Amino acid sequence: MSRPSARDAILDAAQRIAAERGVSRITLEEVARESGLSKGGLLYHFPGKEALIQGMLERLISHTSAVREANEQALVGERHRTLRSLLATRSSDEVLNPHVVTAVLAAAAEQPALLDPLREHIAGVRQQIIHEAGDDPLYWLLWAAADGLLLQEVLGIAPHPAEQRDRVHQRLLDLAEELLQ
Amino acid sequence: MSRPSARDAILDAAQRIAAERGVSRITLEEVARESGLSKGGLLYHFPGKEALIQGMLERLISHTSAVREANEQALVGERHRTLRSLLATRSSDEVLNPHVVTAVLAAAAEQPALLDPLREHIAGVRQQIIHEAGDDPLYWLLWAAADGLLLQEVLGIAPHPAEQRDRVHQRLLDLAEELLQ
DNA sequence: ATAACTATACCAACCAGACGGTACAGTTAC
DNA sequence: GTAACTGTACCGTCTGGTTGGTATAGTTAT
Repeated sequence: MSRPSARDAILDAAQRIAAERGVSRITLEEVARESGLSKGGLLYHFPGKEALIQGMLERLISHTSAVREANEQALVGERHRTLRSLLATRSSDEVLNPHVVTAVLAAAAEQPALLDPLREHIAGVRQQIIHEAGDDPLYWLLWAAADGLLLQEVLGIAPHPAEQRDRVHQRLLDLAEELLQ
Repeated sequence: MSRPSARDAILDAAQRIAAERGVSRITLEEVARESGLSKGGLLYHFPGKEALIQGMLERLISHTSAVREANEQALVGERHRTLRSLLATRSSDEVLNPHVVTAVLAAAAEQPALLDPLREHIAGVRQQIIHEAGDDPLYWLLWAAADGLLLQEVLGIAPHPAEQRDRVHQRLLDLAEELLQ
């Protein structure tokens, strides 16, 4: 690859479109225009729209898991490192842009298999948690709570006002601290 | 309306299509065919696709909230009735079909305002909870956990296996019992 | 050294199908 | 007679994807 950043440039473009113009505007032509490529050039890198969305999801996963792993470093030696780092990780808007998540979700509605890489990733983290501390419904409940906070926010269906977000999230961390020993 | 069930028949058809053939197959023509109406007749009842999706969401909300309210009846006189009934309500597949939720979510990705009725409903329940027991981040956290379980399941991204679903949910109810006093 | 060849990275133009929506004339049921 | 349809024909637009071609850098053979 002469410019190894071409893929990233395309993904950035798609992300920008989702955020500024709406998820429905992520069409091959618009992404091509926004990224400065022709439609043909775009399709050279991603051989179809599905591959493009797949790419967005994969980048999402790798970024988010990088943040979590960094978080985990701060917990070295402690118990429940994986789970606690998971709960603490609330992805920044830059990494986990609601519009991007929505785009992936919308695509997944028509192509459930699209989320497979995510499912694999989840399964891996689950195994890590089990290896670390066994299998307890409590763990999955805490995980669900963290996911719930995130998804509520992304979908704009949180019952609590945005200003209380941090407080609610902190409550989750406190609760985890208390329940996990 | 000569047949007050026409709307419901249409909504049922759309739901069936979503479940059996995929969300993307919810087109005006297919819904008309599946419901036994002509396209003209369909458009007579729902003046556009957006209205159709809106209708699906509204029925979803009313059914789910009916289940919750029934649940609430069983808690008459107790504290935190609204919140506890909310946590206990895990909608049946017939009411809260994953495919239907996905369909609404997919549509909402392109039309965020579509979720407004849901947001209003949420705000109402929130007010009820506050009126009942005040405003505590814990309440919204528990709610988020319940939503997380539901959304994880609907999206197929739950870390726990399906067989443990009930156990995890039960853990949520136990935890709520313990924390709400 | 240089001609022949290959792989990569694109571009411009086109296409076939689908979809939402309109129009409208006619029909049925109460 | 009016509300609730049927049925069909049509349209404009959008979209994903294909095709066939070009430019260029690098590699190989002689």
